[in-house]
Amino acid sequence: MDVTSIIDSLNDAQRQAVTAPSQAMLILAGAGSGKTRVLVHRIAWQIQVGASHAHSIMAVTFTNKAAKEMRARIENLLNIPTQNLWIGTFHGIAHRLLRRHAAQAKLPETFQVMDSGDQLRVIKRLLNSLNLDDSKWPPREVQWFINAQKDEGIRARHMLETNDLHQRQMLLVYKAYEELCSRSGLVDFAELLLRGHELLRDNPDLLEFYQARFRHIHVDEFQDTNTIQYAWLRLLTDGKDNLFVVGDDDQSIYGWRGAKIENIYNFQKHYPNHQVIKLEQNYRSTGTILKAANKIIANNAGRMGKELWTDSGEGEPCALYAAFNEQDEAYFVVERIRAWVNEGGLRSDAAILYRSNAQSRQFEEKLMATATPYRVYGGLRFFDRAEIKNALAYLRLMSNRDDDASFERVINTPTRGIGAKTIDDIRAIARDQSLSLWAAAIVLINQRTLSARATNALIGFLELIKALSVQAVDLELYEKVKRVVENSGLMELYQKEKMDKGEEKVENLEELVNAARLFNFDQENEEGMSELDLFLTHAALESGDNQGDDFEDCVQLMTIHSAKGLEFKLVFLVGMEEGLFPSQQSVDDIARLEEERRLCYVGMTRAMKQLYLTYAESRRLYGRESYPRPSRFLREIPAELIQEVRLRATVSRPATSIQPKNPPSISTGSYQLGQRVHHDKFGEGVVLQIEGSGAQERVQINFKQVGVKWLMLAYAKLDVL
DNA sequence: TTGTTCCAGCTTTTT
DNA sequence: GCTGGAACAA
Repeated sequence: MDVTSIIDSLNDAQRQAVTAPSQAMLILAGAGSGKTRVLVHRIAWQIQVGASHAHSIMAVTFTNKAAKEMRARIENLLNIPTQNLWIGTFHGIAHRLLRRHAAQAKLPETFQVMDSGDQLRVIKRLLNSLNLDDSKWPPREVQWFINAQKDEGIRARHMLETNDLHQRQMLLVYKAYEELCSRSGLVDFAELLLRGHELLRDNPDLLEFYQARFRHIHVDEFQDTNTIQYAWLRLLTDGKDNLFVVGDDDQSIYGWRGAKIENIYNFQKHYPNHQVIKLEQNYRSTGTILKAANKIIANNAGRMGKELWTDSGEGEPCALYAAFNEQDEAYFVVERIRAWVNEGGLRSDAAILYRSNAQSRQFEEKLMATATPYRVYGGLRFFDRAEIKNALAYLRLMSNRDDDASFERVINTPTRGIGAKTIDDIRAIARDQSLSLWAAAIVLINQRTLSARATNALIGFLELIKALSVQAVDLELYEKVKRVVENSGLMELYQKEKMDKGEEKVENLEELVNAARLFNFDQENEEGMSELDLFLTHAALESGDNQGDDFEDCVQLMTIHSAKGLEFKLVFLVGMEEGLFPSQQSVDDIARLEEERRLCYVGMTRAMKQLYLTYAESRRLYGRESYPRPSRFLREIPAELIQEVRLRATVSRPATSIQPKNPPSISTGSYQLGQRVHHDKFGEGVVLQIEGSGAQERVQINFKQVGVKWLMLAYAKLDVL
């Protein structure tokens, strides 16, 4: 194969990045500048031209989706199988190393991965057993604390003794948590990374082996790496300038969960022989959108510096719509989408992006009212559902009886007469004798202190797990899952549940069996794990495609965070208000405010053809009417790039001097909001909302006698009072 | 054990 | 003002 196919389609900067000699490389890739493309072509280049074996290449991403996409694109480009290529998430690769070298990592062979939900439950229970008050020690806060320490590479034993009471208590909990996890063979997400790091750090022979094996290491979204991830990368590339990272400091929006933009700056110190290449040509958006985005991000200090450009024309100005309230905002957006669709646009090319999930509701309502298909991203994922987690907990117990989190989860689910008292007794024994709950349960039975009924119930549970394990030996994976779902009583439990939710849960359990049937054992198998363990790991590490393919053409609704990496022809950035975006919690802190600004930049650069920005002059928030000021970010966009959309004849308000109106009153063609009117049949009322224009114009009126009604102006006889 | 009531909290999220 | 979780009563 000749090289031209690898480099022909690239621009100069991209080609420079792809063909650079093997050395530390920092690719600053702006939004829409072909970052994945560079990564994929770079890897292809090394295999084709650098004569590297796929075997000696590693590529790390943050999401499974990105990993899958990269692998597919490399296969496509080179037309070779890539199973020797290590492409995966930080967590996935760390997990693989821990499985391979469980003993050296001081983990039991059967260790299980715990997702954040599992972790929270474990912590809750731990706080309980330590007699700590939930309200004074919120489990979420404790979880956050522990993960933050691990993300920084700090173990409980590294923490200094302090006199700060709060800190001391946290430390105590952290210690107890570590003990519990190691006793149960449980590993949380942060632990995967931390232990992965320690594994290499403390085993020089292993480190040397992997350093020699991986001649090229690539990292996607480098600005999102946290301290321990970067430390791990440095270990692997120590003394060998073979780290190729792609990132964008302007798109760092995960600082709040430990990501360190500083890693980009430190990279330059730690790899003095590095080369920096900026990708600034954008292939996604119009010139106007890019100019506006550039202007906004320019307000951040301490950037690496980057300016996006395009040679594909200016396009339409960004549209700004000042809505009367959040209802009006939603109505406006939905109407525009309908117009887009009427003109032949695809619904799936239109996205509504918001700062917080709660904002989706008003849009959903309006979309539903107009029968416009839509899809909300985020929310519960398949493997996060309670019924699925319950079934998985049985399977995990079969694989590892010391898994306390799973034991606790299903010991009385479905109810089998094991009450709180019995469980407390088990916990007490486990605590006093440092046993797993399973072992403690056996001790408790042998003590013969329980009532006959409780004893029988408990024995019944233990026997159930044992029986399932025995029966499972010769079964196919999906048959194991099926047997568990049926014999555990879970299926029966949900079948009896009231129609509404139960049916869905039954379907989900059936879907789980199906997922097990389709599970590709060969593809995932490498470390000699059992099929069941592989499946369980898969469930923990890939909680299911939330954004699975939709068969219908749908309007896309999601937070700006989850829109990162995506693009849409038509984008609505809604709720552009102080307190919402930037969020209230961020306005007092420069660093956090700058992250909000980057988020705004990310949101804007999702748009290919047309960007709408909307805000509401009045918004119901927490049950209270608020009159927020328009977002400061709006003022950071030059007025000439913005065109204000007005459905009603109002006085022009330049974007640069947006005045909030308190309370707002906006005139319309014929009526005013707040206008008192009289209707022959309904009596007296006040105009609440006005929608549409011409023959379609409707007004919403709150009548004193009959309440709120929508009336078509063309038909309703209204007298202005 | 289930249904009810009360109360806090209320950005963003992947692994 | 709504939601989810926990405490409580029956």
